[in-house]
Amino acid sequence: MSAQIIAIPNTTLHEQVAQRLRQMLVEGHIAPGAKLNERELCEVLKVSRTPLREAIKMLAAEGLVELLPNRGAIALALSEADVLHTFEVMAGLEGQSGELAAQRITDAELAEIQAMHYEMMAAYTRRDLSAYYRLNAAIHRAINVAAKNPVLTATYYQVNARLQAWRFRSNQDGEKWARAVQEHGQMVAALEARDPVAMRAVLLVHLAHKRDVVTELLRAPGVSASVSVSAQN
Amino acid sequence: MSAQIIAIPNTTLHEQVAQRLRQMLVEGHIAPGAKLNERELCEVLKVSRTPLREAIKMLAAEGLVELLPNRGAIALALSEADVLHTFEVMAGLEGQSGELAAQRITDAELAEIQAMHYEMMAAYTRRDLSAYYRLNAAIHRAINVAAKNPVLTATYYQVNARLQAWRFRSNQDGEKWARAVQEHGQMVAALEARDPVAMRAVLLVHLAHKRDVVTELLRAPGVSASVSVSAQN
DNA sequence: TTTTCAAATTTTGAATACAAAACTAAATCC
DNA sequence: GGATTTAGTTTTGTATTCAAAATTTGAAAA
Repeated sequence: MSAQIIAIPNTTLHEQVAQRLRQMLVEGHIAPGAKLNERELCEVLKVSRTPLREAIKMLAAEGLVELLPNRGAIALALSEADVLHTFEVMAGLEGQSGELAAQRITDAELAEIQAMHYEMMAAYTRRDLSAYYRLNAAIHRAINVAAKNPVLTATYYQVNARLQAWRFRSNQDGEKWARAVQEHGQMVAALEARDPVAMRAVLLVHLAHKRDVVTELLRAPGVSASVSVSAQN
Repeated sequence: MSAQIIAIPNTTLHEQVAQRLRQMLVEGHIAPGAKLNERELCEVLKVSRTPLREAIKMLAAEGLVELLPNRGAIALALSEADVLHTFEVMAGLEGQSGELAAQRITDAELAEIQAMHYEMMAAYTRRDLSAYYRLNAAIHRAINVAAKNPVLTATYYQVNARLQAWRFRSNQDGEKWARAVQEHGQMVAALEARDPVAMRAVLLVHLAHKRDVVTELLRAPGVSASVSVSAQN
């Protein structure tokens, strides 16, 4: 009798599988360059090959895996050049995102970002890397939302996903962490001032520094990067 | 005995199907908002449902079709807001592309663009819209190549593809055509001067004008746009 | 021992078969 | 007449089957 919320089974199987695989790739449960064995994944995910293969095709279009004809799919493994190219694009997207956010952010959105920024400062002070990471991601997401462009947001996430596998393990050292925090302070200031130029500038610097952290990691021993990404269409 | 070029049967079926569908969508053979009937498309393309569905999933990840659970896929139909958002992203990508091209273009690449520019001027003078369109696309592609960032190029094409269905029919009138040609002249000048700032500026203006042409068309009678694009992940 | 070749196995690619959801339309009820 | 139910049909989603390519394995030859 009451207004019943109808259960939405909205999720088709291939969509769920794609989500799971995305997570496994981004969190490194499937290593970069590793082969995606269909039979194995079917057993793990308890689905037949049809939805699995459909999901893999989606991930290929997203650039998270590479399809090798008659040889299946392998997890994206970015070369150093690929990482640099990807960061260059991310810098542009994030810069534009910040630029637009500075122009379009509402007072409520700004207040929430300021609050999250303080929480992040707390996490930093406690050296709570996990909480810091979560809040950092939330702030960047909020900036993106404030830019009020869903196409930009979708593009941003798609390109960013390819870097997540790397970022996930990049524990920045003390000095670089302090610098990142400082840059976050400048972001908040630029948003408060509704200054698009300053916002773009600080985000470009921020991304350049993130790039340096990741490329340093990339040169660390034990990390091999082999498969090159190429234009998709 | 001679160095034989091995025939590459490289094309899997789903890849071919994806290519064909992409073309049909971009050229408007499948109208925006139209339903993709699997049985029909199987007959037209002479393939079974499996590779067809895999191709559709790829196009969905690329943002060219929208998947409706248990209801199949429909061709992307951008609302006016969607078109504006997409152009905003394209402006950013093309601006960055031009900026980088101005920094990285080789003399040979520049010479080729200059040559194509003259050819385009010829086509414009003859009011040969078809040749103009082709050369225009080739020049923009060359600028992208000159930027030397394959990730940017891939992202650019993926986002741009969503607009192609519209651009295909946008016959700009005399005044706007002249303006576009003039802007192309400024592009070549900025490239010759290796001036990234000027290059970005002219491309932003160029894209804004293209946007205006398309939005005008969008408001023309007989054009309905309904389905909204949303973040994909 | 190392290399080479070929049969056996595995794995991917595509077609078909089956199940469930959505759509259509005729028949019933108000 | 209009709304509503319901049987029939179509269409989508998933599983299974078949075919072809790639990989593995082991025996034979250098």
